[in-house]
Amino acid sequence: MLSDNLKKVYIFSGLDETELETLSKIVKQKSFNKGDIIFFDTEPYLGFYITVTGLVKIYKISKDGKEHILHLISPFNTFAEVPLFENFNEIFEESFRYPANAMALEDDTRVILIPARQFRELLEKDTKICIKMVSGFAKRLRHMNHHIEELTLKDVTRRVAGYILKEQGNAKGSDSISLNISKNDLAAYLGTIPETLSRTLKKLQDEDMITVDGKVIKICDMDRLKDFVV
Amino acid sequence: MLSDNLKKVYIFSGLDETELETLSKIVKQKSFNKGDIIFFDTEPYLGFYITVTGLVKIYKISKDGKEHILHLISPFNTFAEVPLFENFNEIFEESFRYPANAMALEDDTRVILIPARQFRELLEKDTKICIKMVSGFAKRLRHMNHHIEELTLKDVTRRVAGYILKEQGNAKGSDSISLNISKNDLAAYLGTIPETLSRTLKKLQDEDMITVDGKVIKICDMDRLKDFVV
DNA sequence: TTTTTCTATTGACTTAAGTCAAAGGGATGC
DNA sequence: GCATCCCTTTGACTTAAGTCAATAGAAAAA
Repeated sequence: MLSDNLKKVYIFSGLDETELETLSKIVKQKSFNKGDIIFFDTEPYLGFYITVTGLVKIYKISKDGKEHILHLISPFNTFAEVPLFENFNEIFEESFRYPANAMALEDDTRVILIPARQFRELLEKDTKICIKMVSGFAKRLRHMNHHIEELTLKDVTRRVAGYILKEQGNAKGSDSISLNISKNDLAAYLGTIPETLSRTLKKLQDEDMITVDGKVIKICDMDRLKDFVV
Repeated sequence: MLSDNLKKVYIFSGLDETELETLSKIVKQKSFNKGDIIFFDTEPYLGFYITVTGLVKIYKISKDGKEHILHLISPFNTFAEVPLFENFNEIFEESFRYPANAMALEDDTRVILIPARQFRELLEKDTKICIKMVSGFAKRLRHMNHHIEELTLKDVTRRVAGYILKEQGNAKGSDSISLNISKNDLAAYLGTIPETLSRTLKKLQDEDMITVDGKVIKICDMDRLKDFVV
């Protein structure tokens, strides 16, 4: 059910059934396959999105074709909400664009579009949502801080090792992780290229810190890996 | 006057005189000289800050001593507000730390500390502030997006050229800019080192796009510089 | 003033990571 | 089944940018 999905979204978690019903009526559901574009940074801003199933990448491309992934959006997380709060009026203008590109990374990636104008009206009535948005943004800012820190202060090997440890921390219990994205995408997320990522994984393997089997990475020497990253 | 300064801060711009007076009573004013530490990332979180005069750098240091500057905070802008909205309860715990380091970059850098607990109480009464905080965070997020994009998709020369153009855009009118930070700091902000920055400026100078005289950079060939950055 | 200290520049060298090119491997479609 | 496509790996090479070391300038302190 649509409103069940909405309820699972952090910023809407305080809404009651009636409010969720009202919200349900203004949103649009969309479905994408792997590789489909959800929006380009050249398109007019319509509103923000929620990932319901699948995975979405938010990315930028440089003039010479280099790609960098800013975020990976998993189910019940939002994306492209930032523009909502900038330039309070400009947002409804035709010339106002999405700030980055969004692509579905899996088949059957379903998303919900919350149109900007209607959401703005809802926001004015309901300040609870506002407080949750601040908190959501704070989390996002923390993440970006961390991302910048990784990119500027660590070399590729440490970034890769750090990513593995972070993923392992999320998937609690197991000492191995299974990549949910391609190694091409992982490289673009870690600010490098597939060739370098491949060599880096090999290096960590040769050092007996991990073993790599396709998309499955097993941590063999947790202590040394943690010690290495810092 | 203290409340005059507070009024100039975006998030407090909607407060009336009485509210500003109340706020004045809970804040603390502090003064620093060039190179003084405002806080380390190892210190317990007390609250957020406003720069009133001078300049503040927010930075991270890697284990091997490499520094990267995340933000430069000019007068009437806030810093370290993000932690306020994460971990709603943890924040009051002794173990909750500042997320980065802050240092004054100029003599007579005056700041205002807004203690976390009191601000939280204010926030619950006044939702106007909350809406402004979302909007402030949105701006910050946009800035960080841009920063990441620069760091990952452009080489040092383009980053330096981009920085010069951005500064020139701010200081409207003139075709030359005057650096308000040391070249060491500029390098740390642009994700490089002083030596490389020095060589890069020389390269742009040899290409006749700019001239550099100490802290003053003059743009000679705006079209070519813009064309070069992209 | 001189001395000291910090900031900036320059040269010689190293290296991490990118580019280019080729080939293997797995999945998907015909 | 085979062919195609994409993802991934590997090798050989290049290069942008970092390191180290020395010097020059500028600013602050004595």
